[in-house]
Amino acid sequence: MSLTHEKHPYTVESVSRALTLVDHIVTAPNEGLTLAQIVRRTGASKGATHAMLRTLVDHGYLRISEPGPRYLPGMALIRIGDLASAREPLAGVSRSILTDLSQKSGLTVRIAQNDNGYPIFVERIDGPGTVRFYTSLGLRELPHVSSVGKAILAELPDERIKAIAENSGLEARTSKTITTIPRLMSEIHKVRLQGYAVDDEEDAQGVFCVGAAFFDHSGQCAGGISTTGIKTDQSLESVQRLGELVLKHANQITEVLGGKKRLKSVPK
Amino acid sequence: MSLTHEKHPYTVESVSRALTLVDHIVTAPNEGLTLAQIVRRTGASKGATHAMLRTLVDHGYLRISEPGPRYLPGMALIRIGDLASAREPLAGVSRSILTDLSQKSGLTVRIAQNDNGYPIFVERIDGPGTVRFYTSLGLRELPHVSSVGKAILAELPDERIKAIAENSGLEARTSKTITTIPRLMSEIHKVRLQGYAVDDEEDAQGVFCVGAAFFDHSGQCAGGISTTGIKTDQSLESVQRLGELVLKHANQITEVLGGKKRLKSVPK
DNA sequence: ATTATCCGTTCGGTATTGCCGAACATTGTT
DNA sequence: AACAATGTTCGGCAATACCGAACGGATAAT
Repeated sequence: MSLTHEKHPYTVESVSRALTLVDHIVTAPNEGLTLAQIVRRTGASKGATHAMLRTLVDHGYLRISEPGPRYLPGMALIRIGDLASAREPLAGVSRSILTDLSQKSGLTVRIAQNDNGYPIFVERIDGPGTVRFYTSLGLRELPHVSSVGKAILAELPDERIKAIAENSGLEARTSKTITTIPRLMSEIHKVRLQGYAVDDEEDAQGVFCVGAAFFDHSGQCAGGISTTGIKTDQSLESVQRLGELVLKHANQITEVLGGKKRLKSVPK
Repeated sequence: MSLTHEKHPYTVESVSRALTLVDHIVTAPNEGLTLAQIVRRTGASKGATHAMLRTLVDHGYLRISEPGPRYLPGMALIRIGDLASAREPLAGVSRSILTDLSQKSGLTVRIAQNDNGYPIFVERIDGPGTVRFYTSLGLRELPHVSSVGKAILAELPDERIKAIAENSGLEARTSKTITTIPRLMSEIHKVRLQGYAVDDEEDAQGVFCVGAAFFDHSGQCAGGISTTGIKTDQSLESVQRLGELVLKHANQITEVLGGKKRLKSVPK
């Protein structure tokens, strides 16, 4: 859950501690954490932790909720995150295309970067429906449980897909999750033929997604987009229509990135 | 531009430096900053800065773009910002209402918290149009240049409005910006009668906004929402229709917050 | 080709500074 | 009212984060 702790030699310990602290706060329950709770979690002294917290509050990274002094995420985190998101090439460039797709499909839309075959979601636009889908942004996700993940995998050579599957482990999320390599490979085959990928309750029960990949100027798969909605009894044709809609918008992103459209042939 | 630097006695200097550094990176030009550039800006030594940067990179707060090692905002900032945003009561609770307003109006929609009469925008949902409006989230804004700002001001006693106006200074953004207290007060009067506020190119040329306030359980003004679009020749009635649409959605948020709808009478 | 700049990285030595622990203050609980 | 738990302040010491210099690599200039 917590971030990677590379043990590089030259590093600033107190800063590292501060960032871990921010992570604790941000993943903590809604009502926030008290100093005592934080001390219990981190093992540091009260005095030091207090100074640390004050520094983070001064910079707006945290805020204090009265009464009972509890620490909560601050406005600066929203500000910094928004600035970072705006600077992210994918999220910035493709927002209007995503908005358009969300409007046309009436569904929640997400976009992920390709991080060596793993998707990192960087933006999400909610559909008009009342159901809310929570995706964590900015986090490396497992590729086999999402339509975007499978769409990205489909652009890799078979060997690499198998290596990733072995490494990440094909963890089961629902009873429909793909948990064996043969099933994954045949699914990937289908994705390559269709040009888009489907996630039929493989990540969460009752959730249905359709995703497609896009490409950058070098022809590499830069990431993918997908629609997310609650599963309904839909005909094969309607799924196909949706798939083609998603693919069309993925191709639009490809164009904006100056890339060539997806190859029809299977990558070797 | 940089955040407030309260000079509290017990604070962790190196963490403070680290956060200032993040701020530098995040507000820097798109291509990022090199170590040398950062050193020039901060005045710290190369060695120390290098260790600092490495720590931030290890935690994903920054990433390095090759070639020419340049430092850019990292994925963790998006992740943290998204988590913080989801935990923000307003942003979390009202997203579906905002999405609905965006769909119905076809415009970009924003929501701000009331921070003692000043608006802090915490969420933004883009309309289907291709024009993009950039608002910084999580930052305390001047209240006299936005529709939300004026909607929030209108809920304060006159004395407080004048105090805020004198304090913040009524800075001019365009030729239409309200820059005198008398004009501001008469505008506020209008807002109170209408129930919604209008920003007619007062913040940026060619941009037209309509905003309304919402209230929490204690009856306090908790913030406001607004639509943003490019200015077109629109009839008085169409503006009024839009105003009522915005007000209706603001009232929905009031309900979700467990508040009472806006008072019809002018606050004393 | 050779030199000169500039930049990033490594590293030793030193003083700053951030940490610990204890004492004090404050809140809420039995 | 006394207690228990939490938040805050502070002195002293050791760790550590900074500085500055030196090295290596890349690019520009002569």
